[in-house]
Amino acid sequence: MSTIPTATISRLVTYLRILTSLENQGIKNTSSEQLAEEAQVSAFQVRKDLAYFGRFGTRGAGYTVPTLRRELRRILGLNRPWNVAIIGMGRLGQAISDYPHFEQYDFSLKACFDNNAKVIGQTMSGHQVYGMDALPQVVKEKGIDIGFLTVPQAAAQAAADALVAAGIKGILNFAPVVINVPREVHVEPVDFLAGLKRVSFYIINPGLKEELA
Amino acid sequence: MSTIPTATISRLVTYLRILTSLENQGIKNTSSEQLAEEAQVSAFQVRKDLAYFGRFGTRGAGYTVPTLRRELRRILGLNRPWNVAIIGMGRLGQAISDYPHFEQYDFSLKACFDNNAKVIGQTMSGHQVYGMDALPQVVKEKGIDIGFLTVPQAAAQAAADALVAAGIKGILNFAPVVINVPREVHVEPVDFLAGLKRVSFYIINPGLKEELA
DNA sequence: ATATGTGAATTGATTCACAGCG
DNA sequence: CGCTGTGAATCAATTCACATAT
Repeated sequence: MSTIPTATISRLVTYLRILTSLENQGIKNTSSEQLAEEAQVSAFQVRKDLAYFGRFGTRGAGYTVPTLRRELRRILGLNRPWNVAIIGMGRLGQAISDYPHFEQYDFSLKACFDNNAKVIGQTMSGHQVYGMDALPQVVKEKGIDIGFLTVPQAAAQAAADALVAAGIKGILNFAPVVINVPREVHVEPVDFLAGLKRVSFYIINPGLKEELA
Repeated sequence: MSTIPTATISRLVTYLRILTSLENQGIKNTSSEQLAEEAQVSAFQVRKDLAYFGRFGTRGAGYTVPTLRRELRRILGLNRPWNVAIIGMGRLGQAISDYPHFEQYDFSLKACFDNNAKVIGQTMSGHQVYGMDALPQVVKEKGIDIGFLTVPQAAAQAAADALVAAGIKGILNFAPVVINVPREVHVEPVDFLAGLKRVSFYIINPGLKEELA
């Protein structure tokens, strides 16, 4: 099995966003050169990343924007609906539940959970809040695939365990901690405090920035 | 110059968090084995990561928690204050300005900016909102080092240009777009939509998850 | 005894150069 | 002729094995 770099998957997401932008501008054709420039990678890299999944271009001519966009959506699994739930309705959970563009991004917010008796049963941003004890049943009934873990750090592992037990397939982990899940569940960290600390490091170590052409 | 992997910097941030947690529990000593388990990497990896920066342990005994923690804080540049500003006071910018734990994390929110006349001059979460035209002066006067870019995608590049012109050193980019800045400015992306799409990919391609011991 | 620190070996990712196709 | 697609070469990162220090 050809092993695909994780960095390739991140770049495919970037290429897809660029293609969507080009399509919105009515641009019909593009090239590895143009995608590379907008994604700030090399044209070699673009072609190699795409080559892991097939042949999508026309030699001598480049790529057709709608075609390549459709292919990338298929590769990334965005040609189907994904049902998501928010676990932890604190500030961050509420901010995400307010996020107005979910449907446009192929994801559908189906449920919100919290373990605070004061908010259970209430409606927040148009969504009823369930208690954590309802998780297994609601995940099953609503076919929830992905959980947004927005609980405090101290509660993150227990909440992740509950998500796994309920049969969730992927977790977007906003808590600043490494959570432990079975191999078959995929976790993506979204940790702005960690990003902030990396910025700090690179500001005091300006020599360590890789050079570009 | 020994080139340090970017992944190493991310892991150092994780080790630091673990050390802080151990210190809060009153634990005085640790080992590459323990750090590795909590960070979900190999003990080799922990030792190699630390070796890029010096020798911090005692052979046969392991590491002293407060000492290694202090060293990692120094390496990451967290032994000094960092002044940050938020650019874009929409939902996300407001949620971040409400975040209650900034000081505890070595960062100090000094200013908020927006280009909407309706919010300029108002106070949000205890912070006065400035117009974008005030950016150069406020960045200089308040010694702002890092900007949180929380404007809509379409406004991100222009806002980044303004930050760079004002002399900012690092950007935490929450907008779902690759921004173009001079090499001396460090950008860290914080893009939960991209993370969500990666989750989608790994759910439909479960075979591509790397194996662990 | 035990766990760190590190050169060497291995594995993985990116870059390159050009073959292949329109 | 131009731009994609891809094996080969280079470069980078991780893993290993063990020398080293307490």
